[in-house]
Order: sequence, then C-alpha cells, then structure tokens
Amino acid sequence: MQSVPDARTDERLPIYQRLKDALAERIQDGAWKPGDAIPAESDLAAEFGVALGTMRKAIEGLVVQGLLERRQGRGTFVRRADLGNTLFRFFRHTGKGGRPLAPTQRLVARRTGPAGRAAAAALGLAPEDPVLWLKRLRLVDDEPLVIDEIALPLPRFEKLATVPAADFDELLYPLYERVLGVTIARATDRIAFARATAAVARPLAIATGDPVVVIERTAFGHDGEPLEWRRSHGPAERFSYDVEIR
Amino acid sequence: MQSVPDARTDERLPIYQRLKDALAERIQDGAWKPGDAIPAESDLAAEFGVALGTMRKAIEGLVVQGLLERRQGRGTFVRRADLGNTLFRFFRHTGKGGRPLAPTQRLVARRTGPAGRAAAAALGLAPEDPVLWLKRLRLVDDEPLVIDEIALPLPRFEKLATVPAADFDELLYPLYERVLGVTIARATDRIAFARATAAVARPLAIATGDPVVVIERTAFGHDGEPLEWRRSHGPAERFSYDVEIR
DNA sequence: GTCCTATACTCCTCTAGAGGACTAGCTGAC
DNA sequence: GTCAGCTAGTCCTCTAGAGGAGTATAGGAC
Repeated sequence: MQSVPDARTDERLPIYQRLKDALAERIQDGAWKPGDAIPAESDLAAEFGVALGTMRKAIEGLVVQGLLERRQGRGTFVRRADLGNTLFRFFRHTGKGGRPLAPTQRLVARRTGPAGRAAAAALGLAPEDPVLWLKRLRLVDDEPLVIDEIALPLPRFEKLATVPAADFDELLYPLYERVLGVTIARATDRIAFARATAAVARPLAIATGDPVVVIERTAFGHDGEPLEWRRSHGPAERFSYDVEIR
Repeated sequence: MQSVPDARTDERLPIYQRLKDALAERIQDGAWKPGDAIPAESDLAAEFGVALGTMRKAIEGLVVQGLLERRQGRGTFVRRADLGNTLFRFFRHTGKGGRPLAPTQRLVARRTGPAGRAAAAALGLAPEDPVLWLKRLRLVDDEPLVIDEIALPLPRFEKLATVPAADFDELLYPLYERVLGVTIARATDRIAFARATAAVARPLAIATGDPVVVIERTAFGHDGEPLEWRRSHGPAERFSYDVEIR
C-alpha cells in the first residue's frame, strides 16, 4: 500500500504549510490548550530553524482558520470557542417573531448502524459504513420544537457511544470539543418543507401530515473534513431561521 | 471645517494600507478595467518606491476583498464580477433536491407609497416615509416560484421609478449597480412558514391557505446602510434554501 | 498606597534580495 | 507542420535583518 504523504513532512509542500500543520498538531494534541499563549514567533522560528517571516505566514494561516488569535504586544493565543458568541453560532432557530430561544434538549436514542444514503453522501462514506446515530429532542418551555437525527462517523466519535446520557444535557458542539477534541468550524444548511411522517409527528406531538420544516446540515472541521450530518424536523408554524449572507 | 483624513495619504496608516487604497482607486476610476492585468508586482513596487513584500501585502488585501485575482506565472488581474459565482451570491433558492435554478422574472407592479411598519423598521425610516415598491414574480420553467414585494428608500432609488420595465428582465442587484451605482454587500434573511393569503395565492397559482415559505430580507451596502427590504412568498413544497455558516 | 517610568517582552511593519515555480511564446530541429 | 526546448516574464517562497507599536510589570519617587 502506498503511504499517504504526511502534510507535515511532504517535501513538495512549502515550508509554511508544513509548519502550519505542525503547529495545528500541537493544538490538536493538547500540548497547547485553548486560552494558552503559544511561544513567541521568534522563538518558534528559531525552534523550527526558519526565518521569522515564514513562521509568521504559517501562524497567519491558522489565525485565518480560526485556530489562533493574535494580540499585539501580548502574544499569540489558542482560540477558545468562546461560550458567549460562537456557542450559538450554529443555532439559527428563533421563536416566531425572532426572539432567541433558550432550549433544553433530551437524548432520545443512541445506536450504531449503517450510515444510509443521505448521511453517507454528506460524510464521504459508503452507505453501509457504520456511524453513531443520535436522536435528540429539543424543547422550549417544555414544548417540543425540533427532533434531530444525527450521524457521526465512527472510529472518530466512538467515545460518544459510551459517554453517560446525562452529559448530553448541553449543546453538542461544545460536547464534541470537550470529549473528543473535535471542533466544528463551518456548516452548510439546507432548509425545505415537508409533511410530518408518523415517526416525526409523535415526538413533536403533532399530527401526521402536518407541515414541518426539514433542515439538513453537514458540519465540517477546520481542515474541511465533514464531521457530522444531521436532519432536523420541526413544526413549520413555530419555525423561524435567521441567516446573515456576506 | 476639519478635513477628513484621506485613507490614501493619512500618515498614521501603514504603507500597505495606503497602497491598497491607491490601487483600489485605480480600479474604481477605471484606469484598470475588469479582466485587465495590472502591472507586475515588481514594477508597482518600484513605481510607489516600496519593497516588493510591502506591495505584495497590499495586493493580498485586495485579493481577499475580491477586487483582484492572482494567477501564478501570468499576472494579477482585476476581477470581473463573474456571472458564475458572485452574481448568485444572494440567490439562495434552489429547486427541491438542491438543483440550482435559472429563473426568469417579471415586474408585476411598481408604485411609490409609504414604507409601512415592517419595511420602515428594517430601513431605518418612519412608516409614512415614501419608498419605491416593486412587485415581481420569479418563474422557473414558466411556473411561478416566488412573488417578491420590494421596498427601496426613496430619494436614492428614484431613478428606478422611471427605468423601462424591460430593464427589469434580469437580477435586481446588478441592476442597482448599473443604474444607480449602488452595491449590495451583505444581507440578512429570515425564513418562516405561513398559509397563503389570497393576494399571495393568486399570482403563485396556488390555493388560499396552502403552505408558503416567507423570506424577509434586509440588504446592506458596504458602509452598513440598509438599502433594500423585501418580503418573498413561495409555495412551500417546491422550496429549498441553502446556506453556508462559518 | 498611588502614580510614574524604565524595561522587557510581544506582535507588526518594512526593507532588500535570491532563487523557485509556473506560463506563454518564440525558435529551431525534425 | 509538429514538437521539444529555450527564454523572458510573472507570481511564490524564503531568508535575515532593523525598527516601531502595543502591553505588562517591577521599582522607585512621592
């Protein structure tokens, strides 16, 4: 089997690219933790035996990717997915009229099974490849608002199969980060409309055939790899979705 | 009167910032036209009397902003608002299943009238302030897909009241740009579902009470000023909306 | 205790240059 | 005519440095 060239050592790549991967690995490994300052540019340049400008270019790339954060005069820091803003970055639902919601959530089911067509296509897997399936109900004021089916590719999300269900009593993306060190950087949503099937209607406490909104999301990591696919259903009348396009 | 510091000459700004503005001006002025190659980096650096790296940093900024485009070995080019990508940047509708649509459109009505509550709030006007109202039907394969009501603040969009209706036979944002020199840089959409009223159902050729999607959009210029507000209705079953979140 | 200042540290800007990678077009051998 | 190879032009990578700007802290003057 041909060995896949490692981005960190592949000599065909420019030095700053390889540096970028080397630095990213230190963050991934936990050698540098969120909130920490990393060594000074000049020290890193000396350590890796490159010129300052080259090291700056590597760091710049990670800043753009959102992994690092520079503060002039203070240092360069590993960015924490700060809980004020970005925590709700991917949570686009709002109540009718646009009030932000403070939902609670409940894990309804958790099992391992084949990905199936839609999830496989989004995650770059074969339909029969195993994934971890989560089913989760989101409620507002104890009223069911959204039912999610979530597919997570499997060697990588294995730990989540055994995490106590009580730990799911929070947003999922911070959970991925805490338990697996997996960060969601980007996502695509597709919003459409359908009629509720029985399987969807029951947990939402609506009637079969009632209008529902369907949101299909694929979420990606910093490196562009698809990490999560989900399909969400909610009663159409109570639904509102906000986006900013730039 | 205090003179506003010109970004091109304000000495407090770094050189590369001032260069960026100087280059952008040449594009704005039409000295360099879309599709043209601009002079080589080394020539520009010599012309402005700066080091190559400084000029590269200035150009890099314009590339990120989307004004320039580099092609290794060939040159640096003024980017044309290519009809493939950016033209449809704000066009998020897709056919069921995600196929991109090639819609035609027809101007149904054009009149001047008070903004009303919703449009006024979005545009920062008083409800009785006059705006130009457009009503426009978008069709795919001669089938009505979306009916739009569009509010445009009035001294600014005055020219659009007299533009021949035939000119509306294209996308609106390029029309704003061509006729008024007004560029849309950013927008927010809010998506919700409702039942069709008679006024909406008739042009869409659906029944009153049928489920429809409602998209409310506010569009902004480069300076953050709201320029357009619109409310769109479409038959829910045929609707799909794609977003990328980052 | 409070305030100022010196200092040491960080990232930021800018210079000057060498060599590599990529592209396009010309030239000459066939 | 075709095609390989040469060449000049472009952007890209990388080096080695100097000085500036912003931040935090320790010491000393009051």
